[in-house]
Amino acid sequence: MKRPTIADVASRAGVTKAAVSFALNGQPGVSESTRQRILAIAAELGFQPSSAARALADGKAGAFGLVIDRPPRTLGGEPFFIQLLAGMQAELSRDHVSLLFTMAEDQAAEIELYRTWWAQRRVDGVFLVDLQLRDQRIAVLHSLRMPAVAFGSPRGSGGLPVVWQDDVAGVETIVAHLADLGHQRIARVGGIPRYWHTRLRTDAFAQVSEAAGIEAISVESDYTREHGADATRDLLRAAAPPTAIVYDNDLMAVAGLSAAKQLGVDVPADLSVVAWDDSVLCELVHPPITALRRDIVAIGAEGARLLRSVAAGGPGQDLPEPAPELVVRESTGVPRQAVRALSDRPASPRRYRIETRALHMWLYLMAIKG
Amino acid sequence: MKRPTIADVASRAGVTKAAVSFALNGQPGVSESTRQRILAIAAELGFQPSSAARALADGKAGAFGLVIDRPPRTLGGEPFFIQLLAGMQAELSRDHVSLLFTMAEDQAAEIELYRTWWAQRRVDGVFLVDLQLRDQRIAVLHSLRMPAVAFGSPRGSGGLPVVWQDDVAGVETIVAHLADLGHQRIARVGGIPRYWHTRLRTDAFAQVSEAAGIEAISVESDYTREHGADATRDLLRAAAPPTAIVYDNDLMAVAGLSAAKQLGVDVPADLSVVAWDDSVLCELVHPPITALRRDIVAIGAEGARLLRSVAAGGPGQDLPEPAPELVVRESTGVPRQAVRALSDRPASPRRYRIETRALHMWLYLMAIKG
DNA sequence: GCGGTGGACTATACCGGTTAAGTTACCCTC
DNA sequence: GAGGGTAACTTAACCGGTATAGTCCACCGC
Repeated sequence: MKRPTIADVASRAGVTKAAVSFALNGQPGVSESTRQRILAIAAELGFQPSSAARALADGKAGAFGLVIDRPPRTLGGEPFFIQLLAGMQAELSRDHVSLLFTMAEDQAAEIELYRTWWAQRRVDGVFLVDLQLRDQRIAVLHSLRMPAVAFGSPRGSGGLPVVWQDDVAGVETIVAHLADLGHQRIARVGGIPRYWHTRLRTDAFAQVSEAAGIEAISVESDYTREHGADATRDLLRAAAPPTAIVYDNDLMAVAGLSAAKQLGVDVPADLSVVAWDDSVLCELVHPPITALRRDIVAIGAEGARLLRSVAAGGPGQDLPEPAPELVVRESTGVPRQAVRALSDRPASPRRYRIETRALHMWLYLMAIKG
Repeated sequence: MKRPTIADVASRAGVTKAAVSFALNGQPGVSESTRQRILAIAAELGFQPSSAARALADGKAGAFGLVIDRPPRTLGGEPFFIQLLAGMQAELSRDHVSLLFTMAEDQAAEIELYRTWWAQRRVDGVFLVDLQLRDQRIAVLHSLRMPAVAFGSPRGSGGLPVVWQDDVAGVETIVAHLADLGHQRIARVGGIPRYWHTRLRTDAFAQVSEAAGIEAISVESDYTREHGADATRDLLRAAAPPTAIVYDNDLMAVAGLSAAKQLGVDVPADLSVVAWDDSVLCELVHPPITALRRDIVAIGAEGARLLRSVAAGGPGQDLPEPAPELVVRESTGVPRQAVRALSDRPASPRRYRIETRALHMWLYLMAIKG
């Protein structure tokens, strides 16, 4: 049984290919009764238009592309991308657009792939992730006039439409939580410095903390658990160790938690731990880790809608991603030294959410006493 | 700057489209000098043949498909699929074949997707994962005459070519390791019973253990950490608890480890833990978990080669996947009760690898004394 | 009764490749 | 020097759709 073509449907219906095309695409040019007859025959034969023929005729590939240049071994531990993909798929499958997903060795290979895809007309546009400070990809995409949308920050997108992640809001949520608990000296193990979101979070972390009257420090890493553990050890052995550490991904948070435990540092009494991006990892360990959760599936879907619009020549209006939510678990709490220090605390209230913080403190003290 | 077509190359070279086509595809019909000239012009213009036009002309889509019907949330924690994808990509990109990767809600949706892909000529074949006991997909693929290769067991593939996972070898490796250490009563938390590999592992586990003179029990699960933890608690609270538990995935192994610790069971002194499929998870926890590692990237590449052959009408020779390797970490050891029981052990040697086991035992005893 | 209008289709060109079937020009052979 | 063979191209059909420009005919108004 061969797969039917539009010609089969046409001859079966006693009309020409054009009439069938009109009928199937809702164009005027056929009467309602003929349209119904053609539709019925098409359904009966199981006819679906050939994607290649359609692509050739209308000049659209009917596909978008996503390339990630991270090593598969690292990627495996990152639920982020699978969820992003799921969101894109869900949106794109509604109009039979498919998604080409590939991993590249490095940015040069990624760029080469864009060139190939575009020249071969395999995709109508691409999604960009992991925006970097001086990103080679953006200039290439511009010169190719290849539709693209980025996930990240408008500041790093070089004019490309963006589904933008509000890193400042994320930092504010986390810092506010820690401030509420009474932390005075906090640290952050950031990601790879050449990524824009790392830079933005580092800046936001410094500013938001200062505004809250909290001492803050950021260090860099490469997202691996080794770095997470090393950085944690360094921070905890310092003369004035922080009472809380924020990690830029879940893997490092888990590794940091282990490292702290091995040094005999109790979590959360001596150290609070927060992860950026929630995942099953955060729930698996003891204590489970407080994490900033983003609706990644929704983000993927937004990106897909945006790229569809851009590829159709429509407007490339930047979209904010949904606000992140802090899932508070057992790895964060009132720091032991803050409890001790409560008595000799200066009388003048701090300006940042001091009421809430005081309330939490009070509740905590009640809890110990009771 | 528009993307050049074969006609642009042809006119620039002063020949016809056909000559260009011959030159680019290494066909006879042009002289060597003309071929070089055409190649140079094509390179200069950055010409690449349109995938749609080529697909239309030669009837090949130039793409394969992979559908997974697991919820994205679960998938995120499974490094398996990303690595499988990476292996496929690496192989397929060599001849410019691309990969369509999608997640489906359930098997019905997956099947519907195959129908659509095939009718629209979007793919030349598909990869099948998670073979089930009575798998609806196989009959559909057969009736569509759609090329496909499966990952799993030839027994469950319904005649489809398979890259087959040697579950028996895996079980043997694990059981031998535990037997060497002196375990006499072991358990396994298996996967979802409707999957073929679960069934095969369960059978193999029973048989291999019996051959080794070891008492063994398998229980079922749904791969979630909740099941992993619950099953562990049940097993450890039994009248005669096992001294080792094997888990069908890494997630459950980690959850089981936590559950054991919470019950005050020491790993590895009171309980050895082994995970099927290695990942970063196994290295993150304390103690790090002994795991069966498979070269998943290589498996993906083998599958891609096989599907390419099958889709070209070639032979569908089943391929064994590379033998799995047991990565021994700190979660497995000589069981405390085996050490105690050493003195009143019967004199007659067990037939299964008794020499090795005795050697390990001896080394262990030396270690405690020294 | 005739030009005009519009609905319902048909005929056909076109998208950008591949490929079977010509068409030359040149060389070799007897 | 005519016949045969082959290398090197060209011509043109074809893949399966979409889109534009007809064609045909019924109906309308005056």
